[in-house]
Amino acid sequence: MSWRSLPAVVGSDGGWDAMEQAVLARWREDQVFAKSLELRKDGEPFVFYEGPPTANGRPGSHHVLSRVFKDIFPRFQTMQGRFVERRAGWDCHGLPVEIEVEKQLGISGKPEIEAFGIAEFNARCRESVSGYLDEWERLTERIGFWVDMSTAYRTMDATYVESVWWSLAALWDKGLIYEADKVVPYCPRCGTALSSHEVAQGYKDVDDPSIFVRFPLTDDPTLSLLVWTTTPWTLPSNQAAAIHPNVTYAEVDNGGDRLILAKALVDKVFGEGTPVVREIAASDLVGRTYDPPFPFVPGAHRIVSADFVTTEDGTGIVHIAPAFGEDDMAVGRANDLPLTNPVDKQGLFTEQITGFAGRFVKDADRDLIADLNSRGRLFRELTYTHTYPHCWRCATPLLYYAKPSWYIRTTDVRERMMELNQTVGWHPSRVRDGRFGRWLEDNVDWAISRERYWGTPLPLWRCDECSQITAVGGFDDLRAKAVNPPGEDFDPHRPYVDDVVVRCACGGEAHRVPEVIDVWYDSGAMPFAQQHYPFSGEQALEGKFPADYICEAQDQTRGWFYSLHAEATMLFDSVAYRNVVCLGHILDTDGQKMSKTKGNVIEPWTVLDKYGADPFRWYLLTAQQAGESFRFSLDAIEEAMRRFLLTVWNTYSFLVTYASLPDGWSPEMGAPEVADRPAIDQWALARLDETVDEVTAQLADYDAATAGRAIANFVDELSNWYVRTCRRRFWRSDDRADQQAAFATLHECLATTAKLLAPFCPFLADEMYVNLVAAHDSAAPSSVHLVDWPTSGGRADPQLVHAMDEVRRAVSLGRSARKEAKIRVRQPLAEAVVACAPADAAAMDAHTGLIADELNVKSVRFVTDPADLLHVTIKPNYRTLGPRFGKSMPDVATAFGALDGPTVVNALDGGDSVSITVAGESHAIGGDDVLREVHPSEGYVVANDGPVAVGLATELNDDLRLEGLAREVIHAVQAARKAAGLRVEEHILLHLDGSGAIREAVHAHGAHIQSETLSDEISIGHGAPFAGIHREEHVLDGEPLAVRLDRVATAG
RNA sequence: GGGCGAUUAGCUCAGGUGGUUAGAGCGCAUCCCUGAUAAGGAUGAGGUCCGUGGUUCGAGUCCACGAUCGCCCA
Repeated sequence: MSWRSLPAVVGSDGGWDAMEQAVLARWREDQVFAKSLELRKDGEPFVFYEGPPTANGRPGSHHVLSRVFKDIFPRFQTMQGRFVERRAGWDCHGLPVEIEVEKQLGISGKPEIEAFGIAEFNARCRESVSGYLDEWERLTERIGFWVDMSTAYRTMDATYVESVWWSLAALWDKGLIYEADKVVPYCPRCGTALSSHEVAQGYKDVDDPSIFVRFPLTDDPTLSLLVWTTTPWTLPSNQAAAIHPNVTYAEVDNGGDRLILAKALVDKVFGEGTPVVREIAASDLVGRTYDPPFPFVPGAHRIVSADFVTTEDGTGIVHIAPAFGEDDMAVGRANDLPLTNPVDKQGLFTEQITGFAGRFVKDADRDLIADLNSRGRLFRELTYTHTYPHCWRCATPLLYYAKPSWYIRTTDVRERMMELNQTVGWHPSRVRDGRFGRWLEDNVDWAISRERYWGTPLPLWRCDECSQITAVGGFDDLRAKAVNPPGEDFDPHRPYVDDVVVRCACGGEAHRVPEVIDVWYDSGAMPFAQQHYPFSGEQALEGKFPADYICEAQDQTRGWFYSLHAEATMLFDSVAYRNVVCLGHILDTDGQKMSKTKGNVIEPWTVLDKYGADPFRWYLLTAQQAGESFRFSLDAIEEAMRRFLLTVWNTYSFLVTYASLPDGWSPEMGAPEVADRPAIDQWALARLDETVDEVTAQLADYDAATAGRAIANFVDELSNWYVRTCRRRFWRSDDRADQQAAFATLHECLATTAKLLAPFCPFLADEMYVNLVAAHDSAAPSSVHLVDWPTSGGRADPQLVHAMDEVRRAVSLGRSARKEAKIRVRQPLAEAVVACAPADAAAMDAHTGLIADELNVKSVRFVTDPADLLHVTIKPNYRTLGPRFGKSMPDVATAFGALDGPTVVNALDGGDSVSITVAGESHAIGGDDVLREVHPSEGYVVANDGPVAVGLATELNDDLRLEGLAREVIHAVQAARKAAGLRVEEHILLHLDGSGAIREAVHAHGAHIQSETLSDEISIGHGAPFAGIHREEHVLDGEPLAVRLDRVATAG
């Protein structure tokens, strides 16, 4: 049982990476992840769901972000004793996969896919999704994301598809699935509808006609509605004119031309100051009919009311063609308008449109406008520049076009979804009622069908005879209902499933509807589909549903977060997850989204190879509140590494270095009881306990950033206060008990920090733990990831912590004063005077030695009487007085102005009461109501910070001068030692050649110089007794000093 | 066009329930230490808290409007 030597991680390229690789190898060899699960298998389950990524592309830095957050809380909960199964998953279906395969095959569009053959095409899709699996697995392991990939669920597996079928059949039985027309963006050239994802890729700026058209009223043909549209080709299909119920309309006489439009738009359309003949309420218009712009299509041609109408553009009267717009369709449904569509699948007008039949609609715009004009219907024609979606494949302008689709009636459970959402712990919390809550409020039925190939087939069979739908809820169900039942190794994908014919209740034969389902439904089904529920048994979800925790980026609000929530609500009347962390996006240094086209993407392996996984993880977990976006750069990682990870490492390295020395220490040697250790040790342990409590609370609340900052603060104080001020106790101590106390204290702080750090930086934490704990205790678990989460030892001590804060402030002020006086720290001074309130003086009194050491002064004196060497002024404490006096605060401030600072402070410190007069009444004020400020007075160099000031006696006597000089000598010798290339523990022979004050100083402090420089012999004078291995010259306080040293031959 | 969020030092970010001196790191300047040493530390300079109104005795913090950036949706 002994200390292992440390790998070099500082200053060596790839050092950190090598350290992590060694840890990784050990995890692999010892099966540590599997052991961590085995260890907790009887613990209360903590359910985690992995949102399945699509594995048909390389993982990027944003995937590292979500995977790191998916890792930290399960690790934390595991250490807390919970059993956290972590099963990976892969999203296999969908358009992105199909597009990838189309590219590979060099084909494009549905006709070409069908010509190629669906069976072969889908086989290629199946292969394609596993193409990047190796890379995903390699990255996942390297970043330390513990998830079981060997048992990963795949949405394309037959068992998975079967569970999805079960759920869809269940929804069908509840009457929640229906078929209806839906307006979709449609490419007439490719003959296919496009997903929103595809539409988003194809926006372009285009010029379209913008026309104002007269719709004469039936009951008054000399009066016309003025209607504005940018799609003239939809005017033949006009069914209605929509107006807003709360907008006031107006009649305008434009040179005998009587027109109606929104009153607010009169000036915009006709010019400033155009007179309004009369105002017309919307209610006076609704229901009236008009003469349609074209005679081809029969219909209502009626004025209807609709909320979406605005007075931003146009005339406030909107042309409605229900087949060609989502709003139009909704208005059509609400008003029972006929759905007429005189445009075929190639985007050509049908025979119904006399004179235009067979023409591509967009190309007919010009002639349609001319036709309107010839009949006196055109009021005005302009050109309108706007962004309009085009097919990303062939650049054809998309048409919005009504097509039949399958829907899930999620609006039936909207209220319930909103109720259940209230019980979900969202992080950040605003998402609950913000982005997600709003989404639920605006919920519309879920369009789940896709006219594609590679997806879960919609398990609905339509009878050729009676058109009745038969829903199939599983493979056995299908075999029971089929005319030609499939065999055991049935692939439920297209085209095979399409060949299965089902016997309808009417006796007719039913064929499957052609659609597959939205991939989001697949992923939302993972809670039960990954278990093959219910085919694997009704109990299959026990302890596995709902999830305690999931995590994804915020773009999943309408994706996975929604599909999980909707399906769980409809199928189980339950939430799917109790807690969800919703992450922000990764941006580049300029705040721009990373994208391949901008060339600003940082590949994860770049970071991992250069810095390692822990620095990457630490940065992602703590640099920003989860939910906010990151400004990401390699420099930012480097800063995180240097500022935190290397500080931890140096502190750890310090302990191991000195503990390993012959007169060092190891945990089995023990140490004095905490109560018998110095105050500084008790302070460190008090801070440790505070930190443990804080980190535990924050991680339990899914706040990694705040928890991480608490660790970082502690580590900073441990390194820059505890270790720095205690350094000598470790390596040269005459007091063995004190040395052991120091080692034991630092050891406990670091061992516990390793445990706190385990969920954040699992590599560093394990490296530290193994060396600090496991290497000394054969009974201890072999990895930090197998230990219990630390608990605080009840040693929190707010008073001690406060006192130390005051000490540090006093030291800081003292250094500031030294700088002011231009006196270096090596020069000892006689006295530091700390001026403050009696309570603070009492707190600091136990630590005067520390202050003296840090400031290099002989003594520390407290001054609490303000009359002594400092002037004291007072101010009202608004925080305590504000609530008491409210509006009278200005009077209070005035009353304070009349008080004499020193008098008040003396009275309060002496226990007397002080009162002020406000609005004629006397009020007693206490110590807390007064803020004191001290100001420097003569004679001392003083630095002050509010209620505390530190003064230094700058006058030097001979003793102080000589001592300062002796330290200069030591400094010179140490520089020489280093220049000579000596090891720190090597002893030397030392000869100094100097005169005057230097010689005096060496005589006075020779023993000290000797011990500090490890000089077995010291001599001073001209002419050295030995040649030595090194000689150098210095000038101290204007006097020359030559240093000569020689190595002491060590026996053996 | 709608929703959500952000805007604090040159840069990256902290700043419960409003309280009068707005903090940290990096960078910069000056310096210290030289037994944590291919490291470490200190002291400084640096801010109209995006803007304009409002509520309040008091606003970085609450409200309204606007600007810019990001995300989602249309």
